[in-house]
Amino acid sequence: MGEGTATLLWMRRDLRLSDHPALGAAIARGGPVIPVFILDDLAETLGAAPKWRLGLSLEDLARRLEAMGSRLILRRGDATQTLRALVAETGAGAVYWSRAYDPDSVARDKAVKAALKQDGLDARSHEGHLMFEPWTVETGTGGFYRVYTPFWRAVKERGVPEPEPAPSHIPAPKDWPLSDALEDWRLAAAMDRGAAICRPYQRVGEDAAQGRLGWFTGHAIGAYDTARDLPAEDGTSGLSENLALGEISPRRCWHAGMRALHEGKPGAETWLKELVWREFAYHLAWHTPRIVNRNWREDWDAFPWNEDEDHPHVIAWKQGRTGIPFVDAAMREMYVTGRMHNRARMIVASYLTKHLLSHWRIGQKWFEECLTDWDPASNAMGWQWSAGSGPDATPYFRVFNPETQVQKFDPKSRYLDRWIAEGRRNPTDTALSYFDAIPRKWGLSADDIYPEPIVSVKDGRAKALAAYERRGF
DNA sequence: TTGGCCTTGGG
DNA sequence: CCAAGGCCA
Repeated sequence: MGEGTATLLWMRRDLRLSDHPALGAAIARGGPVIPVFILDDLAETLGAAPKWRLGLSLEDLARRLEAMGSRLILRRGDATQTLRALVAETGAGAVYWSRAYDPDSVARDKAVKAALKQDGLDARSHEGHLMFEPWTVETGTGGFYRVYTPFWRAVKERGVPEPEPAPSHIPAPKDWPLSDALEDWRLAAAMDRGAAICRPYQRVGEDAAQGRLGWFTGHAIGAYDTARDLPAEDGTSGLSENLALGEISPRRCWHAGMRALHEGKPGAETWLKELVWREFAYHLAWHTPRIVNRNWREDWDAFPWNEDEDHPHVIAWKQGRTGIPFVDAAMREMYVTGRMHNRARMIVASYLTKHLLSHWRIGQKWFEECLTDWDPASNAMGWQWSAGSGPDATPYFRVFNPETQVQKFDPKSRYLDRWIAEGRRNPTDTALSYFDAIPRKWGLSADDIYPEPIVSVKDGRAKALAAYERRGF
């Protein structure tokens, strides 16, 4: 590898051009830069909604690269083999990427790095997906934080690098390697019925994300402290889908939030804390990889969860037919839009794991199937927080009451009206759209009778608390 | 070692 | 008012 050899920029969850240290390093290295996305096992096995959303992001990124004389090379297969093949085809001397922190990605990247280094290549991972590297945040005794608030206190005064602008030019190779056609990957295949309905709810790509960040920190963040709790309001940043795919960097969000804080806008600190929750989730995944698929507190293995995904209660939960309006509205919002309001996520998670006594992994898997903002670390941490099995989790006896929650956070039933059609004289278009988004085989119609609760708020709470009292730990 | 404390609640 | 175990300094 000498001066002027090409650098492969292996892109994954960093689908942006600004504030991208790996891209910056690739350009600084001097030779041509070849951006590549590989549809490997990890991408291939994404849930239906995040896989489809990934395709939208890749389409946008490719267009932006082409506009500046570059390209996005698409390849399918094992990451190591594919990168080796590309090195052979292009004579590249280096492969750069943005570091990932979830266990599956870490395992893959370790293998890739070892193989490429063995080939004598400059194989290097870079920062950018997080604001703080997991190994740099330690408690007084040298461990990692298991409780959020001390974690927050440990990082909030740290400096976060200012976001870098996008490069004005990305040096192109004389000859581009061949690329797959994005359409041939059929990333929308599992979304066939719902995709057209879901599409208008997506804000795709770096420009859209930065525009939204500007609107949010400029006009909405001041009301964030209260508006963020109201599922019928557009009171949150809504940037989770962009952060999940790296269409925007957390550093850029941090600095926009800090500016709002310095301008004295009241909700700014609360929002900065939310950005740090994302960090916390990734740090936990990095320090305790089991968080993504096992009870983080192992004594919860003894808890008598229902683990049957085909249990009628679970099916009703997934289909938004529990008979509990707030729960059903939320599940339908997710199916139609690919997102779900934060407060609603807590309520459906509480209902599944407590009233229905079903394992959090069932919910985790369904969210992975349905959420366009799906993120391995946040999803795992959120579910274990709700279930009570995770770090700094809500105590198990703290059972959300979905009726009380409606009174508090949706008193005019705007959220319920938006998503529930059955039994309404004039159902809203959004509520009706649910029945066009769902698979026909579910056999549901807007003319159905709205179900009675499969498990009442009162009985479910009592049963959950009883199961917790009887637990063997 | 000890004591203050812990995202989002219920009744 | 309740609930609690464990984290962190």
